[in-house]
Amino acid sequence: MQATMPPITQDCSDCPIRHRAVCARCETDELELLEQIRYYRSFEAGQTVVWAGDKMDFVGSVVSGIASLTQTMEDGRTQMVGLLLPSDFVGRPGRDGAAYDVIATTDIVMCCFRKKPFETLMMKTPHIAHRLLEMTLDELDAAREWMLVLGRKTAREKIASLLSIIARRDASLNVRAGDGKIVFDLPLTREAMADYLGLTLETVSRQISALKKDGVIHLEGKRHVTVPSIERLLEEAGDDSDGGFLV
Amino acid sequence: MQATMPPITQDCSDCPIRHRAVCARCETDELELLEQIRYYRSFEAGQTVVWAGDKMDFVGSVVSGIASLTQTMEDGRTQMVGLLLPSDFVGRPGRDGAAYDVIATTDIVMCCFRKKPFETLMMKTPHIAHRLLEMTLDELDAAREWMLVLGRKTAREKIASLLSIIARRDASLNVRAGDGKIVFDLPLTREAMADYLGLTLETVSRQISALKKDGVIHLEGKRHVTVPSIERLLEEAGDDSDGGFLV
DNA sequence: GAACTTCTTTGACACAGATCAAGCTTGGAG
DNA sequence: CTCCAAGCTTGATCTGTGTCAAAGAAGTTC
Repeated sequence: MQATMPPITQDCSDCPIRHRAVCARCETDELELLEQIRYYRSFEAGQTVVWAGDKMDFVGSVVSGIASLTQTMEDGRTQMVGLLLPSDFVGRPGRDGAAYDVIATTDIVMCCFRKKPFETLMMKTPHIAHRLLEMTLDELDAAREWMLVLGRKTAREKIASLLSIIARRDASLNVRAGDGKIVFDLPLTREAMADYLGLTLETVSRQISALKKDGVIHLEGKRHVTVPSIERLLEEAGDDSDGGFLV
Repeated sequence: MQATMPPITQDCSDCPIRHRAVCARCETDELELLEQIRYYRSFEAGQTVVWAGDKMDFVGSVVSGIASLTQTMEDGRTQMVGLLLPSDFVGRPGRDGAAYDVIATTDIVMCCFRKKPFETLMMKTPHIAHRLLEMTLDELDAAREWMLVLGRKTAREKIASLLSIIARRDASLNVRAGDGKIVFDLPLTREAMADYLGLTLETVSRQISALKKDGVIHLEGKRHVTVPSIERLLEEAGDDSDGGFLV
């Protein structure tokens, strides 16, 4: 299982995350400065990108694929605390150690910057600092949204909430069958879903079966999901019918 | 029950949160600009500062007291998603509506700025923007730390985790009896604790009784807590013995 | 100081989700 | 084509926490 090769020399202006990543607000000249200190790295599904506590000498953006931020207790209980989708930022300027394990959930490609030069550039480039602030505020909102899911929702609502997030992302990025149906592949194993939702993998499996039986979703194989009615799914998630934000 | 009167005209340089709030990095001249657009507001315990979804025309810092950020589902389930201590920032530059209910848990005093002037000033003052980024990143870490608490910890561990946070804050700010004991007053009702921890108030009450019975804490009245051994408390919280971060 | 109100504790019981334990499905390796 | 491993499903049972109910503190009002 080989990770997709990184684009060997790609122009930033052709980059798929050009307008959503930390560089989104940069002008051409600023982009050139970033381009000089940028390099690509790819990781295979399952690989750990950084271990919690380790020194992290780079920061960067996910270009393609999905990674997760995970916390583990001494006795092995684990909780995923963030799902990193394309354009999401990894690492914290001004801090040496990584706070969480960063794990490639699928094969991923990352656009990295050595930390020191990036920090220097950020000091001189308000466009980068402001975009990073904006993205961090968005992540904070997403984390707080997720606190409601973890603290107060039932297992069924939790699954529906997770599917909503993925469906919503794909609604803007990906497939959508002619009628209002949304179709996507689950990028997570049952176990990863359990770690994200604070459940066991058995409960995840049971609730997915239940949602399928009740016609809220259709499944082909284990991973290919069709959502006939996104409204119905949002109802099951316990969200306001108008549909809030969620990542 | 009257809120403490706001300091009528207080100099920023005497402000108790001068070196921790969003203004922490400002030079004297920058501080003067902030001082011109600043005003104080106070709220009584229980008052709602802002309702989720309402237009919010100011941002600001908690100067004294404690406020909470709370999310409520249609059926009434509520989850506290943040505890705002002195120096914490409220509001989001660049967004009109409040994302959560902001509720005064105790009497509070806030240092407010009308949003528009603050945004303008922030654009021109990198010290403010950088400090806000730093604070937001800290809040994001705290939120993610709390996701582990909500998703994976038992009721007893949750209570111990909450007490740890309060004890830690008070260890740096407040009382500490001669021997290693930490003493503080709980600023939250059992119900507010339940909302923060994703529990019912009955479970909170039972677990506090259990921790008391086991000698992890001592109680005088309902609110006055003595922690004989912070190490023991951290163990009960399930945290690494070296004691991580937690707000 | 009696009658409230609000906050808290405690008990009895119910149930959602965890745990333990098989067994199934699928895809890749030999 | 068979075997194996990884991922997934399903069943039986157990348990931690929620739910419902009652009553005890402590402070406030009249």
